[in-house]
Amino acid sequence: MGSDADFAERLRATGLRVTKPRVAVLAALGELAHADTDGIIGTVRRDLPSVSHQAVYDSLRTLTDAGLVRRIQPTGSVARYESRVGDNHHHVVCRSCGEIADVDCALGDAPCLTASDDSGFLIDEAEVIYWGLCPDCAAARTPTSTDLT
Amino acid sequence: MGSDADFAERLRATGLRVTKPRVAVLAALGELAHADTDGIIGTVRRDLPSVSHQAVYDSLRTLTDAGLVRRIQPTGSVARYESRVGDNHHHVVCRSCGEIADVDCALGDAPCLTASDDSGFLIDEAEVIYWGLCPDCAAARTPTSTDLT
DNA sequence: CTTTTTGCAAATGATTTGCATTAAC
DNA sequence: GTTAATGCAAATCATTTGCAAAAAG
Repeated sequence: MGSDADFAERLRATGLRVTKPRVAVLAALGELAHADTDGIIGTVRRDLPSVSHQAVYDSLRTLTDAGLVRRIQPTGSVARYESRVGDNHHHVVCRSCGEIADVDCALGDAPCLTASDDSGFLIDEAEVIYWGLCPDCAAARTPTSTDLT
Repeated sequence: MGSDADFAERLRATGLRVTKPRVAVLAALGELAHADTDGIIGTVRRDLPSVSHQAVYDSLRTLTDAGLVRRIQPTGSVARYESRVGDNHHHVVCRSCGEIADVDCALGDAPCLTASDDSGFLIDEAEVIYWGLCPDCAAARTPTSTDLT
C-alpha cells in the first residue's frame, strides 16, 4: 500500500520536504499496524541502517503535526503511531498483552461526538479506546471466571 | 464529598490497608478534578508534608488496581487520575491548554461498546476522549476561522 | 544558495525498583 | 508479631533539546 515514490509524493503534497527518514517512517507505518517508536526505528533501520533515534522522533512529530500520521497513547503504554487514513476508526487494546487492533465505530462517521454535556468545549474529534482481551489472551484465561485476577 | 473516615472505610471495604498516604490521595482526588501526579503530591503534602513521591505513586497504583481510582492518559499528556465513581463517564480534553472536563456519554450506560468489528476481542470498557477547545481557549481564538493555526 | 533536517550527546522528566524501616492489622 | 507499605536513592525509559554538519528545494 504505497511505494517510496508514493510517500514522497504525499509528503510533497503536504508541503513537507522529502527526506529519507520520513519516507522510511511512512513505509514502516505501512507495514506495522500500531508500532511504537522502537518498532518503527527497527523497521526503518532495515532500509536505512544509519538513522538516528532522533531523526525518527522528529519525522514522527512532523508527520503527526501534518496529519499524515496519527499518534495514540493508550493509558499505561508508550506512544504508538499509525498511518492515518482519515477515516474515523478507533482501537481495541488488549489489557493483557497490549495488542492493538482497529475497529470502525458502529455509529458511522462522527461517533459519540454528541456528548450530552460538552461543558462548553468545541469538540472536533472523538477518540475511542475499547479495552478488553485479545482472542489469544482471552483463550489463555477462563473466558468467564478468573477475569479479575 | 467524603471525610477521611469515609475514605478509610472505603479502603477497608476494598480489602486495602488504611494508610495516611492512601487516605490523603483519595482526599486530594476528591478536590482535584483530573490531577496529575504533581498536583496530587502537592495537595497531599498540605496534609502530610512528609509524604514521598513514591508513596504517592504507590498509593495511586494500588488504588487504581483496586478500582477506587481511574487513571487516564490523553495522548501527549502525563498520567492523570480521578476518583472513579463507577459511572460511565468520559472526558473532553482541550488541545490548547490541556484542561479536562467530564462528560456523560449521550448513549447511556455502555456507550459505543458495540464496535462494528471487534476483531475477536472481549471488550469490557469503552474509553472516550473528546478533543477540542475549552471555552477559554475557544474564546481566545476566532471561534470559526483560525482553528488550524 | 538558503532553509530545513539529520545526527550526536547529553539533559529532562515521569515512573519504577530494591531494600531497610516503620506502620497497619 | 506478621505482613504489607513507606521512604530513600539510584536506575530506567521514553522523549526532548542544542548545535554543527549534511541534504533538500
